[in-house]
Amino acid sequence: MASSESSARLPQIIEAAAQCFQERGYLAATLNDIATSVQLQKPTLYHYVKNKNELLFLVLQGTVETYNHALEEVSASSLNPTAKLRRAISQHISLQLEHPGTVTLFRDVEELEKPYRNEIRLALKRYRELLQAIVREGIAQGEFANRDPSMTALFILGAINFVHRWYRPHGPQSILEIAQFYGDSLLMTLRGVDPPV
Amino acid sequence: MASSESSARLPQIIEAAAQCFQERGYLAATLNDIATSVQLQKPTLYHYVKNKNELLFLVLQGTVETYNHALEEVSASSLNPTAKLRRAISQHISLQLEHPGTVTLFRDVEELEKPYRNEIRLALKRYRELLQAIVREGIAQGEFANRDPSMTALFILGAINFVHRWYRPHGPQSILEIAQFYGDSLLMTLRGVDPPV
Amino acid sequence: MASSESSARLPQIIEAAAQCFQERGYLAATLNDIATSVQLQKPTLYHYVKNKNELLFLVLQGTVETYNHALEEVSASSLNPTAKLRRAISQHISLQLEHPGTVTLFRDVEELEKPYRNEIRLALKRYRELLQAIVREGIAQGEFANRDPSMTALFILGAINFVHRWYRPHGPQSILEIAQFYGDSLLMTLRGVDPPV
Amino acid sequence: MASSESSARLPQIIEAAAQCFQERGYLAATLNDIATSVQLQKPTLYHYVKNKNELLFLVLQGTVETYNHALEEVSASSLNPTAKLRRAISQHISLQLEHPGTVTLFRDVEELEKPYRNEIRLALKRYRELLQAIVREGIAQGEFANRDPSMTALFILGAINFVHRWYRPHGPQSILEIAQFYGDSLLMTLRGVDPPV
DNA sequence: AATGAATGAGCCTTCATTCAT
DNA sequence: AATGAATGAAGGCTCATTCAT
Repeated sequence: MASSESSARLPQIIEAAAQCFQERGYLAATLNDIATSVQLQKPTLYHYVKNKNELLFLVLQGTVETYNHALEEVSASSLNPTAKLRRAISQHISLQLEHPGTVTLFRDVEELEKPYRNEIRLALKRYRELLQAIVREGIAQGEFANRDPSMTALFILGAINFVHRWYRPHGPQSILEIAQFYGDSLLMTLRGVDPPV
Repeated sequence: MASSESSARLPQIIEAAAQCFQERGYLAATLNDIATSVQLQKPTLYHYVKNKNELLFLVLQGTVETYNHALEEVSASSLNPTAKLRRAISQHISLQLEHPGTVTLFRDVEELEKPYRNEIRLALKRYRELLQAIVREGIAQGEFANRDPSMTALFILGAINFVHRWYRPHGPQSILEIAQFYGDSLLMTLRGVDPPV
Repeated sequence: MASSESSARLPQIIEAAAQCFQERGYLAATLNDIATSVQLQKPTLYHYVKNKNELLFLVLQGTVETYNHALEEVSASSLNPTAKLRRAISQHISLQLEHPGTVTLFRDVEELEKPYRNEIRLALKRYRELLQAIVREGIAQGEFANRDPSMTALFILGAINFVHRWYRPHGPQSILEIAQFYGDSLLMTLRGVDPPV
Repeated sequence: MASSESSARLPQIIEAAAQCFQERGYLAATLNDIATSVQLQKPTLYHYVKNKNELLFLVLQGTVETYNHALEEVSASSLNPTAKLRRAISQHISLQLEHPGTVTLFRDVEELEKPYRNEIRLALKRYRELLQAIVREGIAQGEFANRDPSMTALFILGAINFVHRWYRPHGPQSILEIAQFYGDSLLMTLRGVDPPV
């Protein structure tokens, strides 16, 4: 009996979709590709999903959830702001390079149809706010310089979101080293006092 | 009579394409959209361009050139590294928010076919190297701390490339303020000495 | 326990099908619609019916039977031809506006596959012939003018079959008034003389 | 040069569509059938038509127009009501048996999408009203008995619309004979007196 | 009896591209 | 230079139907 493997088809499909979307982009990826990669026929996907667009939604939903859960855990921890930020950065970079939905999340959100898009955007906003809260906490406790927390959060996000664009699995830097470098760099910015000339 | 205006048809087409690609993405944009927006019929585009893909290439080529020219000028100037970096950052952000090809450049390079893609990638590499050179110069002259120049350049690029994702024309920060903030932030990172705990 | 209700499943299905076919047409109606409206799943229908087409057949079969039974009763009665025709017309119109399979019978017979179609056509022919027989009887007894009984029957059928296309439940005329009007009109034609009382 | 034949592709397509719709019904007919029957490929149809639904609209529009023009001409003529009605009936039946869009008009109007449907329904209403006007005129001039003109018009329409359901090109009655029979029958009804000569 | 899973067939539609004019 | 006509390729989606459970 193949009951043990057939038990969770939808997650498999979502993962396959994430892979396809990541490799070729949402628009270029075809339902055929996705179906084939889970050994199904195209129409069978419609037993699990209403739409190609819903498939995108499910991929992105799972992905943001993963990111948000991770960041929430850090936020709720008893670490000091500096340590929280280091962990947040490190986690974010690791997830980015390992979670197959990441690229799609950064690139294809705009392809989501109305109600889906709003939900994902909300989740993304939540992530930014969690990050911002850590920044604020650091400022309040005197660990970080008193600069615009909103722009600071966006500055951090930009820097770390870019890693997947140049990271190569067997390149000169390990994920750990990258995380260390980015942590150092961003903390210097955050602690920095007088703006240099 | 009309020869003087018709001679500039290709640039118009490229600009229209840049607009369409930026708004809807390379794949979603149709030749029809582009043709219509320059008051031509779809097949007429083939008198100016071999391909939809070549059109993408031309858009991206023009865009990287603009970026590279701007950065080369800064590099060749007699400013000190700190000032050069400030200018580079400022220029980059301004261009990004004003040049219509930027988003396409960041998002759709992968859609380019082989020979085109290589050329654009080369140009992008050139841009990174120019930036890296400034970093190296700053380290050599003692203005910047001695940290990996390659990763530093990528760090900078990530941070500043992200601006267009959240900038809103009538938002709370002006382009100038953003440039100032990013310049400050990045210079703090670059000058920073002791790695924070 | 539940055997008494489950034994009547097929009639329920046929009725649901009649409803769906009437509202959306045979081709547009889906097995899913039908199944759902009797709280079953699509494949379950195949326990009761061989085919979507058989379902159509069953709907139409039940419908023509109803019509034929009603007309046979009238034919067999001891009324005079004039009275028979009045009753036939009245019944036909009432059935048409109340029996859910009627529209499908008029519109979708052609969708029936070969053997089914023939059977239904035969039943429809029987109905025409019963009507024709009344006409003939009326001519023989001098109540109706001597005109082609076949065309006369078709003339009658056309007139009364059209009622459902314009009748509105809360419109200006009641079913009774309509039946009266059509009875008067057709009898005038048949008698070829003054309008009957 | 084949310029003389290629001049009017759209009318050809509409006619082919009318044929296909009539034979198989709007839903069952495929764009492929239609395209093939005018020796085109399926996508080529989209140069001439926005939609399959628009194609249906064009077919029906042409058809109602034909009917309405014919009836308007009769209405505007100087014939007396009785003669007008005879002509109207005769024309209607002829058109019905010859114009390929008729069956589709009677059966598939409901498949039209919103704005199209309204337009066709309006045209159909116009036809009914023209017919009704003749009835009214006849009553006013004492040629017809004084009975509900609206129901009378619907009675007439039902009777004559049914002809195409039983007419066979080489059947026992010619179109002319049928028209004569229906004219006689309906006038008897309308006059409520002896059969006309 | 009932159904979740799966699919083959097929349809409408879009679009980049070609070609004759 | 410009375009109307035409098309090949392909994609998303629907649905009746089958089958194992």
